[in-house]
Amino acid sequence: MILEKKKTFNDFAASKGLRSTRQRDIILDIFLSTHEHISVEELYLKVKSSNPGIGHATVYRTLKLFAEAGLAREILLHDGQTRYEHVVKGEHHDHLVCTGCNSIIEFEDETIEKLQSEIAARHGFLINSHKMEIYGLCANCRR
Amino acid sequence: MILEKKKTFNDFAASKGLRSTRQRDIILDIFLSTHEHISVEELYLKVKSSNPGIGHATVYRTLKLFAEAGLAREILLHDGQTRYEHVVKGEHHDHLVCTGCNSIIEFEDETIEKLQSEIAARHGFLINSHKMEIYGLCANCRR
DNA sequence: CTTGCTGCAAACAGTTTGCAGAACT
DNA sequence: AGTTCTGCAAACTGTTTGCAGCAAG
Repeated sequence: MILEKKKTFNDFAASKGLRSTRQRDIILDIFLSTHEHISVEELYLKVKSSNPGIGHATVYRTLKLFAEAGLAREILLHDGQTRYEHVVKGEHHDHLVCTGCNSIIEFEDETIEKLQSEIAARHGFLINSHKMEIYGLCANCRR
Repeated sequence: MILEKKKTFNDFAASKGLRSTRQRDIILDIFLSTHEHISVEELYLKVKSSNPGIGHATVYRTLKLFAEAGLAREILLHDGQTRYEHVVKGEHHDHLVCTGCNSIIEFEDETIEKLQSEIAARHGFLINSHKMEIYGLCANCRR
């Protein structure tokens, strides 16, 4: 599936007249190898450790491209950093964010998604994306 | 109800050993007179127009206090500014954010709230707050 | 060869902080 | 009087941009 994602990006790049570069390949590889909601800074550090010389700006610019290409999704939590998560087609999860230990639990709920569609329809609104975050304390931090 | 809110803040201030100052009164008044999801900068400008001399920092610091006091809630949309909305007890609304004209439609849905509680319970999670934003195009912008 | 991409540094925007003086209790 | 609060400016943080050189097509 990693190959599939690379193809997705290449197709996107081709359709936009963008070039395929060493940096974009590296950043995509490393992004795909992560599993968390990674911040740009964190990704930049990972990239730099195996590949010094790649700059901040390139990582920022490249992640925006991934988002445009539909490979990544920007998420804003409450920590002042932009984070990105993988987009898996047909799957959407929301987050339980623990304000105690900052851990994030993902969940998915079809009924909520369905209700959202209804609400949107009621307002003549065309949904593009959505996000939901629930803040509180996780099982560990409650005690 | 404005008086009620002022009382809420005064009680909060008293319980924390905070002082009641001219600036906090003014900022609270103006905040309560707004109805939108106002950004700190916007509020600062409003404050300054009727009351030049009040600084940026004071508005930032004061809004944080309001949030702590339970009068305001921080919301993060995708425009790089922190915004605040009023907290009305017992009422919670979520947002339909139009990416075309940046308008925001508020809605409330009890069923969704209930589902959230269930999901949280399933994960042993204690909810403190939550937010949900649906992005897309409003009826006007679809055409 | 042409044009897009990169790396760097500087610029930016929003927010926070240090501090001396002012204001509350 | 004692302490918190304010205003200002400077510091910070995360992100974006301008530009000269580099590299892909």
